[in-house]
Amino acid sequence: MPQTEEHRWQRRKAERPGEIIEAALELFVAKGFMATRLDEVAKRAGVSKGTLYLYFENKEALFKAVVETLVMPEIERTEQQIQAYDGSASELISQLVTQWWESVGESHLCGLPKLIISEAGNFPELAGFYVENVIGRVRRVIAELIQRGIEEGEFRACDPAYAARLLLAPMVFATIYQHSLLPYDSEPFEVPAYLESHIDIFLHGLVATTDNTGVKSP
Amino acid sequence: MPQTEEHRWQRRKAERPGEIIEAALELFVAKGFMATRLDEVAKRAGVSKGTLYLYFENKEALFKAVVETLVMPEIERTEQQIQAYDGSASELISQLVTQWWESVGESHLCGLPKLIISEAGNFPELAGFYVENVIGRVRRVIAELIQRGIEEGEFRACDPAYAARLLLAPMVFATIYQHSLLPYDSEPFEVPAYLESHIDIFLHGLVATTDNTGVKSP
Amino acid sequence: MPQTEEHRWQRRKAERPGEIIEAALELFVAKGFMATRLDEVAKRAGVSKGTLYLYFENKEALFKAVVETLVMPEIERTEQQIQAYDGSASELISQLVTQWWESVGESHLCGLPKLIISEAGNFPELAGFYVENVIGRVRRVIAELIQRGIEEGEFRACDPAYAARLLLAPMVFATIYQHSLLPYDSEPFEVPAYLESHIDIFLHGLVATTDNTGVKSP
Amino acid sequence: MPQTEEHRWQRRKAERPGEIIEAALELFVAKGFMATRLDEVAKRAGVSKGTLYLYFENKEALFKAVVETLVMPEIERTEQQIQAYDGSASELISQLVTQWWESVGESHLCGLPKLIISEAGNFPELAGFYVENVIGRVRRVIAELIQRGIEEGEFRACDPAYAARLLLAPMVFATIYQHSLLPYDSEPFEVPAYLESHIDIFLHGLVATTDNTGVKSP
DNA sequence: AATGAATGAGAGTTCATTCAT
DNA sequence: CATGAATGAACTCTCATTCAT
Repeated sequence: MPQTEEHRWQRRKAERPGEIIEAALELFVAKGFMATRLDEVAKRAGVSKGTLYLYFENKEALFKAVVETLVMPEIERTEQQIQAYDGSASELISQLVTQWWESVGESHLCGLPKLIISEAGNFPELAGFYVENVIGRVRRVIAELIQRGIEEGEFRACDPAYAARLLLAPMVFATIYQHSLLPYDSEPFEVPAYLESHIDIFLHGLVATTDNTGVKSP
Repeated sequence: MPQTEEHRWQRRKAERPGEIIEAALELFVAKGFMATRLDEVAKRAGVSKGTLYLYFENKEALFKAVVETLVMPEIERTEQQIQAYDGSASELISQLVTQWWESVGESHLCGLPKLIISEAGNFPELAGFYVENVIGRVRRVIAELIQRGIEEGEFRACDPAYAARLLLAPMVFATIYQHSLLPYDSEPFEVPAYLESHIDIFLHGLVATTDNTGVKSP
Repeated sequence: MPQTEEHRWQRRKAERPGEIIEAALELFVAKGFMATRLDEVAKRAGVSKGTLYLYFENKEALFKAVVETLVMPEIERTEQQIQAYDGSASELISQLVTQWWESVGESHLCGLPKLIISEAGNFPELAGFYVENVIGRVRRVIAELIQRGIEEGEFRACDPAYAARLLLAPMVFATIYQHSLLPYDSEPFEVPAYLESHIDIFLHGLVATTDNTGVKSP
Repeated sequence: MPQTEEHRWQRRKAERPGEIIEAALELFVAKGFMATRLDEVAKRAGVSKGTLYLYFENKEALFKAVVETLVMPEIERTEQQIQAYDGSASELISQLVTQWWESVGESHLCGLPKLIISEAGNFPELAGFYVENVIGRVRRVIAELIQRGIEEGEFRACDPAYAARLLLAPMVFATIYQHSLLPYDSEPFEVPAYLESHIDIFLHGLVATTDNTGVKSP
């Protein structure tokens, strides 16, 4: 047994969990948690069914591992992205939205929101984890950004928490739609154009302006 | 044998499907289609498992019946609501959003979007039906409303189809969130306030204005 | 209520069991006992499912009623037929076979042997009844006839019990085949011609003759 | 880990299907296809219910496997038997019948005809297969044998196709009877003696002879 | 570490049977 | 006498999980 062989073997061993998680993600996203058969996960990961149980206690644990493994780096990166930017809040928001889509828009990861929403009822703990560590954190950092914009006179006065939700909702909804109903929708849906419209309307709606429109701010 | 006695039985036969559908909706929304056991549906509807099969061919048929039975009236009502309103486009939109929530916000019906999105992959036919007859129709009527606003100089020039999507996305997302992650979210989420913010930002973002903000319209 | 109405009603009431039995026979013969649904029996008999239970304790009882009701008259008739004939044993046998087919060959009754054979294992009591009262009696009367033929020098010496079985086997087999595999058989099978061949060979095989053929009688 | 241990397991995998088929045959023959519970098949085969599905897609597939697995060798053997014999047609027939019973009379295989006849209506494809590949082939080879006997002056002129049917009918009927009503029959039934009588009568009925019996050949 | 044959609890579904009307 | 809505036990089939190898 030459050393390289052993190395390859070792590397394989170290990569197994990741390969299984990747396979599971794709299937969970495509078919839902319950409709996904471990047989299929094993086949797609190129291992036997029994091997799954060497790395994950059971199907639920695999699901949790999928979410936790894939979600955490995304969060880290997002927060770093935000802290790395400078310039006006508007500019930041605009760049964030665009770059978010460029980085995760086409990846399998983008199916996670739909998956978690679908299974939240059956996995309370996981739902709690996701709300706290993903949604909550992103919402908070966005809210802070908007708050800063308001304080600096760039934005109109408004509730930054809801504004943050309203910035994020159409983005998340796009990922959900893409992984559920879009395949059955005959109307064209170009996410980048949709996001541009979103930024345009949202920022126009938020910036301070000599208001002569007659629209009542409630 | 008093007439009322006979009626009680007769009425049950007429009401059974509705009771079953109601029970199924609640469980499907809460746990998903696959994770819902017919045993539970039966118990919640107050009938035996076998009785389900008197009214629905199988589990799938029950699912379709849930969607089709509950969705059609909703569509009719929505379209009528829109046609009944008059006034400026802004006014209309503002009223529509508010009244939509008042009418369906608390009902079980509100769980349908999450349910359909979760199961779209496993029920292509149903997904197609929903996209075409529900989402499509609402989107179209909203897009026309916005188009009118643009033509009459009330709104800025923009793609009305995407604008319609962006009006609806936060609304639908609210219902989805409510039936999935909200129970695990510690932050307060008042839908009416959220919707007010939405209308505020969205309409401010859309109305024609002497733009001196420096925000670039793409 | 005119009397005739009442009469018709009465007659209907008296005929119900017969109609149910007739319907059950057809379905039992066509699909077997277990594969026959009482729903279908009821529908074919033009009554409700519940009505079956007014006349028959359960499905098994209905099966037994079918056999007992339809089989007894056939036996009576057969025995009378035999006693009514006179002439040589050969002549009698020849006529019996031909007339048997003419009288029951095309009727639904002809499906009974296959049905009883198929279900014998699940209905020991019925099987015993059939063996004793149908098969046994017919076999006995035929054996006696052959015995008489032997005694009178018309037939060769042989075991009349087995000879009777051998006369009957191809006849019964024809009914069984007709109700099972014949529909899937591409070769022509004309029962009358087949029976003629049977009589021809059987009687030639049985009659006393100056044996110069070299065939060894065991 | 001794080699034999490993083999024991390996062998089980290879033998499982055969064991299951054997168990299924016995139960199908005794109770019919529908009345046979997979629970029982599993128990008799010494495996769990789930194991059945490792080897057979469903109950129907198991049924077809039973027939096809057991029938093919039988056909091969039968045809070989026939080709191996020589001598006069009478002699051949006599030996065939006797040896057929000796080889399959007591085996479980002998239950197949009853089983197939009972379920023909519910398994048209299988019925067609059996008629074509088993019954048809045997009938044809026998008919040819009789035809040869006629041409060589050994047998009287007759329709060889029907004669073949008449040779086979009492044989097949014996197997059917044995697996259905015989257990409920109090009269003795010795198949070998019955078959001897059959050969005796059948051959006497078929051989060319100076006919002075007065029996009319139709 | 990895396999895959085997398991068995539990799901959806069927249908003979009951009983209030 | 007749109905048919309702039942629930029993079936076939699935699949997450285990364990001898």
